[in-house]
Amino acid sequence: MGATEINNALQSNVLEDRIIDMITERLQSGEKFPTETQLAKDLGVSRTALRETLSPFEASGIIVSKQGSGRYVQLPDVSVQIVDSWRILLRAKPDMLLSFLEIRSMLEISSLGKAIERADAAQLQHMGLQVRIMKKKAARGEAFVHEDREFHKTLFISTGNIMLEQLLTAFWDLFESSPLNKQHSDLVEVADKHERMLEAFTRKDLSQLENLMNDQFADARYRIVVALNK
Amino acid sequence: MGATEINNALQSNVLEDRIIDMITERLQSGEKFPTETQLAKDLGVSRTALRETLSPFEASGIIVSKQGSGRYVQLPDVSVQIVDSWRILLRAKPDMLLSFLEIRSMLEISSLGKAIERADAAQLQHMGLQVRIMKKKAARGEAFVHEDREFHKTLFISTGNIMLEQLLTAFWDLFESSPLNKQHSDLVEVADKHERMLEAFTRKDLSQLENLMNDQFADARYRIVVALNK
DNA sequence: TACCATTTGTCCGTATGTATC
DNA sequence: AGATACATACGGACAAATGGT
Repeated sequence: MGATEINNALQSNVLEDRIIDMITERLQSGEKFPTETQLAKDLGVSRTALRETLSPFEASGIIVSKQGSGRYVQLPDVSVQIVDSWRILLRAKPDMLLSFLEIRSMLEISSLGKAIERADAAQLQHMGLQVRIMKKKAARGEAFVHEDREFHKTLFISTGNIMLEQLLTAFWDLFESSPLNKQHSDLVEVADKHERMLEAFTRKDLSQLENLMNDQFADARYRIVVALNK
Repeated sequence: MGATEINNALQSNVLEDRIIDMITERLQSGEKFPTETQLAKDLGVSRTALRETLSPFEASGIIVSKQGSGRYVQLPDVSVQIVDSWRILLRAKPDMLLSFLEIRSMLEISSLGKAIERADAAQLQHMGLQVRIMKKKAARGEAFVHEDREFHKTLFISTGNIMLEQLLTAFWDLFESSPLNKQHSDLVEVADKHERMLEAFTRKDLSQLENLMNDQFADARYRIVVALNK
């Protein structure tokens, strides 16, 4: 009796460790996991118990399971989880959006230096395209949420830091999910500002770029504060 | 037959929505969740099914279950999840630590301005205490990981941005979990640098503070690069 | 196209361990 | 000490998606 309890307690740790080892092996190779039934038999536990152990790894995104196919290991993307936990929070406390904006501005502005150094021609061209579409849409009175995001995304992707990309993607998603962000601003002015940002970027004029970006965040902040007080 | 399938498909969505609503209600009040058995009966599903639906919310930390007590709603802390997904990644690809360091330096340095504005006397005093302990330990040749972390934590907590606190906590945890970070540096010099940082902070000399902090991150980066090439 | 084995998803009932009050 | 409530485990059944024949 006492032996089985100890045995069970040990097994659950061993089980988790075994899973972690299997993950580390497969992170490089991309090899598939054994099937549930097989693995359960190998490790000497029930399917339910195995699934419970697997569950946190699937929640973290390291293991992805496809019905009818199997389980796979991949680079985890935290943006999904960040958005999942913080979106509900944002729904309950809308003023949190200001805290998010603060962090977003810190990351985007302080990544400009690296972006200027590392950006390649294709990325510059892509940003140029977005600016042209923005100006065209602005002239017609159309919004350009997609192009705006694409512009900034190209900017912070060019830093080459994958984690940074994941974080900022999360913040952009959170912003798009908030109704407070739907306050429309002067389209022509925003499009124009992006044109000047691109210009400063091409000239590698960091301090000018930082100033423009700072302005943009100050505007966004102001619009949110106004929306909160309504 | 066809009806039950549709019914099931609908139920799972409805179920999730109901849970989200119950969470938003309780985020403010802190009220307890109904018991599993009760809730399963009310929503017309099995206990296992209910637990499956609840599981992602528990993974995100919004719902916390206490054995023998019940389920509670609380502010989600993403640092746990970030650490969970990225730690395994870091074990497989140690050079990722440089990307983490880059983000950490962006956040810490660009939060200094806000910290200088908002820090109160108690926080200043706390940092002073850490510096004194650091110097004492450095003189004896002892490491001071805890005090170092406490110093920086007080710094970024004084910005008053809870989300920022969660993010930076995650990065510090990741660093402590990496063996690459165990490279010891010149203790006396590090302690001294912290003393000068505190001095600049008290004088509200932002640019001096930024310079010192930049130096510190450059050192850290250098030590990691060296450790990677061994 | 249609069929089929494989694999994961969901559900059920049940039993026992264990923490809380 | 006892009632309550969650944690963990097992086995079995069927649904649903996938991939290949």
